Amino acid sequence: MKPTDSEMEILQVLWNKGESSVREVFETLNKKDVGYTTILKLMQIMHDKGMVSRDTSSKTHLYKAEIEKESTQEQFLDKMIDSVYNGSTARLVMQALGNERTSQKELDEIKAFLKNLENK
Amino acid sequence: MKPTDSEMEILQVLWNKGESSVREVFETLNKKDVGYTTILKLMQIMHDKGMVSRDTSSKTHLYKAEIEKESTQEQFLDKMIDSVYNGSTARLVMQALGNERTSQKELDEIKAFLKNLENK
DNA sequence: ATTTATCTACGAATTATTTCGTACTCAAAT
DNA sequence: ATTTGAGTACGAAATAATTCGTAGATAAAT
Repeated sequence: MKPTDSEMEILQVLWNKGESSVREVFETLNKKDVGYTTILKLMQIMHDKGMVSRDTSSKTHLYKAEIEKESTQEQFLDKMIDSVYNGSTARLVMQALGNERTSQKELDEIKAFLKNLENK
Repeated sequence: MKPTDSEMEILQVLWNKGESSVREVFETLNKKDVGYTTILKLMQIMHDKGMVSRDTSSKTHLYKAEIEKESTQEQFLDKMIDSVYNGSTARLVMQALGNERTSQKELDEIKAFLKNLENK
């Protein structure tokens, strides 16, 4: 089951910071024009869907991501390759690298990764 | 303005095949469980939004994409890098390459692309 | 002990997206 | 001339996603 965009933002916070309260997520996201109870409600819905678990032992509940970061990213990526790039991973990769945002360090990482892929 | 998923599917057809009638798009997509008038309506909405233009000179209208393929893909990609990969292009690229779907030919293209990027 | 602040629960409104039925038009076939 | 088929227009229902107000609980501060 695919998280919506809003759910994805919340999952990012939970993946990065680990178990967190609604308040923490709310403040980290720092979206203006979105109130606290909106985030609360979204996280409750995510709980209903089984995407997150929560510890309700104290007044302030703590939420934890229950779906895995890597496989969720992969799911988005696969969908994108099909629906936006007509199934061509290469086109996606080249456009990503061409976007000027990529540092030399990142490029080196990628080259190393490719070399490694070679030897298999 | 960001196309929805359904709009993206239609745009793919228009980008690939050029100017097309609703019937052509409908048949190319070949989605079962979605009727002809649904596609028609979606394309009319896309026209209202200015995403496509149309030639109404004959009974069967012909639609043409009015937004550019490359910049639209880029828009999706940038959003994805931020919302799914926390801003790291390298992580996206490495996950894309690690997915086993990439052929040797594509890998070679990417290496050439990287080499080219180097010399600039 | 009261007030104030912080929290959850949850119904309900709003907005966005997708879906299709039905009416109407026009051209082609009978 | 009528029927049939293929097309558009468009209102409106269905579904999905987002938003928030308000009520009630609990803890902390006065």
